[in-house]
Amino acid sequence: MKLSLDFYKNDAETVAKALLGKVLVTKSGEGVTKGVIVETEAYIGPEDLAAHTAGGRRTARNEAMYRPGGCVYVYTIYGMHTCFNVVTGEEGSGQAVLVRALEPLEGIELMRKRRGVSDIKNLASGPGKLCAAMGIDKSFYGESLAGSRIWIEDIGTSPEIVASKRINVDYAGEWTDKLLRFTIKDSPFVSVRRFMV
DNA sequence: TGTCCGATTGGT
DNA sequence: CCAATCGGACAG
Repeated sequence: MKLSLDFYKNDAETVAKALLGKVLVTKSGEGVTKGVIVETEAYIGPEDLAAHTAGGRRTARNEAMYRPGGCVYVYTIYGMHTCFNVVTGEEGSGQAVLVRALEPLEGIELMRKRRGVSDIKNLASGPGKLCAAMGIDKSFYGESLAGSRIWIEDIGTSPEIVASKRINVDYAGEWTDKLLRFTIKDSPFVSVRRFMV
């Protein structure tokens, strides 16, 4: 069943762990795509020097992170890739969870077409790849996860969770080494395996 | 207005 | 290891 907005009012770390094993769904004119979330990272708010809201920064780009939990925060990285985040917590708290990898479940041919590759383990094993496979672009900015275009479903599984350091946040001082990346143990669909703590 | 750089990816 | 590629953040 579709997760209600209440789910997203929890803090980012709680939601990041709870999202593992849930199913991300997008629906468009091209079709429906679904994937099991196997990797997430929590960005816990202004005190987190790795977050876009570090120091309470408020800009046109990160404005969605300050909205009430349950909406989408997407941004472009390196001028060419999109990253998908779920906003969490109360309005104004500036937290989000970056969804980094999926295990493709449905609409796999559509994902292959969008990505231009066939290997199922290479369809959504990274934040940019996942957005391409699911058809998520900047038009999803601020969109509600309670709507009919993108949402997350609970399929009743409780996977074993492994915590590790977040990827590519070397600029974040003491926050670089915090264990705020979460993966499903032994999943072959995660983005990078060499950084596991 | 100008400069710097990234919550990445894919090819050497 | 390294280039691609450009919007956004920030200094001036």
